Amino acid sequence: MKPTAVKISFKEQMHRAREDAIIRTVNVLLAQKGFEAMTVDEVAATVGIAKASLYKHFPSKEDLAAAAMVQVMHRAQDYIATLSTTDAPLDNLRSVVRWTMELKLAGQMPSLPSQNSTLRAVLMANKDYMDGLMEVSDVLGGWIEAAQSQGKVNKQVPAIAILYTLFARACDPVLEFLKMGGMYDDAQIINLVMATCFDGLNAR
Amino acid sequence: MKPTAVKISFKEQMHRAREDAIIRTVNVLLAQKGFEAMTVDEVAATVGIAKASLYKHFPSKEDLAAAAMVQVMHRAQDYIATLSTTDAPLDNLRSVVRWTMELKLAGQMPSLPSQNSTLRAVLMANKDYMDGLMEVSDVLGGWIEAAQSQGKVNKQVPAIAILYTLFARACDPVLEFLKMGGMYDDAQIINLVMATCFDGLNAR
DNA sequence: GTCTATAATCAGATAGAC
DNA sequence: GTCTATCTGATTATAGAC
Repeated sequence: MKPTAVKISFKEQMHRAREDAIIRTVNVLLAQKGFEAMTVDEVAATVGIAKASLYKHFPSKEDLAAAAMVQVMHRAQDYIATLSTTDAPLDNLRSVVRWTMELKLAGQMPSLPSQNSTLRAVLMANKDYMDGLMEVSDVLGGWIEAAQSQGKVNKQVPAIAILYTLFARACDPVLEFLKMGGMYDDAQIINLVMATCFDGLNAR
Repeated sequence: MKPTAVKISFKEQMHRAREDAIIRTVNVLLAQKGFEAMTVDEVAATVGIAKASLYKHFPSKEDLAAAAMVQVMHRAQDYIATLSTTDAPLDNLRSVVRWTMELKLAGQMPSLPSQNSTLRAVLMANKDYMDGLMEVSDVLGGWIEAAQSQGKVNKQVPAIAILYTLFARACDPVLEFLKMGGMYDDAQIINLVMATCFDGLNAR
């Protein structure tokens, strides 16, 4: 093993570690305050580096947010990869939704305004993000159709609407509302939202 | 009828009309771009008055947004007042949810970031808004409990969680997602979300 | 109350030394 | 690559004439 190779590898490792630290910070700040309210100064101060250094890693605030989204997407893909492909698809869907809500309650689900156009443009141009989004959508879409075939999920609702409804649980304000009320712990909150999402509000 | 009284009343009427025009504009802009992305310059330009004039009517951008929220709240109260108090409470709840989603799809439901602290402070300090919010919550809460007593709504879920779930339909991103897809018209979109909300995703 | 013009501030981004 | 210091533009808010 050549010394130079080791050195480069080590430098690269340091580089990645620093960028990971940045992204984790961005992730938390995005979850706390959203994209517009999060300032680059704040990110730099929290990470403990100068703002100019931050811009050496990420060329814009939008790219910073996109990197956070990519990281979360990869975490979602990793989680989905642990789920069985043969078991009941409905259970898998429920597991994924539960996972996203746990992430949000843990303050690690970045919340982006669906309106901001410059941010949308950067995200849509990000291959990592789009690839991840498509893979996740494909897998969940397959489970949805399988669950519908099994008669476990309402066949009257198009699969795409089901998919969007599941995605929306990742940014459901009901989670925050119930948390602010202070009457329920995180597990209870998730169970409540799971119930309203899958069983509906009507009595059964 | 004294001339002076007439004159004052007319002036007051003009004043209100102008403020109503401002608020309508704010309402649309808030629905389109959200609070942070909406600029006061933009509001003034759209209304067709100078920015300084705007500040004579509303002391801050937050108050501008609060006025829009109050207007929507009053519209909600007016709508709720048209609903029967003796009929099936579940039908009333469904009507209100449908009304809020129609408003959102029409681009007239202002979307505020639940994170912005200065805006929250202004809203919480606004008596008109808080009174309206409480009245609406009381009425809907009563209907929810009545529907639960009738066995029409799931009794396992606390009324407060039901209430939050209904409120959340007013800012449900699934509406935008489905609209962007272009596969369904507004009526179909609302029916889909109504179905997932009340019947749930599981097959029945 | 409406306007033009301007203040004051803040935030994203960069220059240039090391 | 990291830093300090700065630029640049956008945005909220106000001064002062009419």
